[in-house]
Amino acid sequence: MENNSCIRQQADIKQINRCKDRVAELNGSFDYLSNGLELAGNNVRLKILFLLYEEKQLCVCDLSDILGMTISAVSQHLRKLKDRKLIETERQAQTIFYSLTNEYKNLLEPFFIILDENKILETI
Amino acid sequence: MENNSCIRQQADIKQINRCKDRVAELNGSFDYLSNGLELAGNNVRLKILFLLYEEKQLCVCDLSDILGMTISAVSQHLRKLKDRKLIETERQAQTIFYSLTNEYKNLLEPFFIILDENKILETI
DNA sequence: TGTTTATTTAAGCAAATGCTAAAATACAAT
DNA sequence: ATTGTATTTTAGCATTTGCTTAAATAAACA
Repeated sequence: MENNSCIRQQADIKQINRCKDRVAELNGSFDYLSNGLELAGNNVRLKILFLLYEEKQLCVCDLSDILGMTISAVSQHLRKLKDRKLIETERQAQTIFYSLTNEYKNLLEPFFIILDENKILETI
Repeated sequence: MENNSCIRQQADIKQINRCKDRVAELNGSFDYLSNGLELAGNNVRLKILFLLYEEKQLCVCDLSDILGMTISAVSQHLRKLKDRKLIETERQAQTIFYSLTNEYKNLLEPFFIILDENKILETI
């Protein structure tokens, strides 16, 4: 695999091994977390997630209107979020309402709090 | 823009407008945050960021070794992270060391703490 | 039953992503 | 100056993403 022209005579072998162990140990957590962050890392989906956090539940139509996007486009984002269990649905008559799952509500809450207070530029 | 077949006779206009205002108000924060999360949402880059958090600084070669990836591939990830100011560099002789910027260290810390304790499955 | 309302799904496409392999750059040390 | 070490950059390519448009479901209601 490695076309490794870098021999690193100075490498700290202990450090390298410690890191390798750490990565192996936390591998499942990295997968879980990057999976969620990948979805939250899209501008539109981050807004959707935040709006669901604040409003508890919204339907595709609401989001389409709020975000100024096609219903179809929003629906496809919602499907991704639902497939990976970031959100869940509840039907009320003709309308399907989406809401955050508890898992991801907890996981993303630190960000939502920062967003809520619009403190991005102060925190950093 | 809208091929909107959804008239939403039941829509809560107040709610919609409140959400629109909120999105407009926080627009810059959404951009900033999704920009960072997009990068952290990649499995490889999340590991890199976490390793830099734990080890303070590492070079491409170290990361290539730890992650079992080509130096070139890692370097390209590092460039993205550097371009968007998630990490910064410091040269020491031939070796270029990467480290987290303070902004993103603070922003991502909640996740790193969860990862550090490998508590993903407990938190959720 | 058929029609309206709400929503999803499928096909298609331009743009972005993440990698490999090869070439280029940067600096150190002789 | 020349060589060695560390790293970046480029070109190319397969895959994925996010959208549009059009067609397909799903359930409520006349």
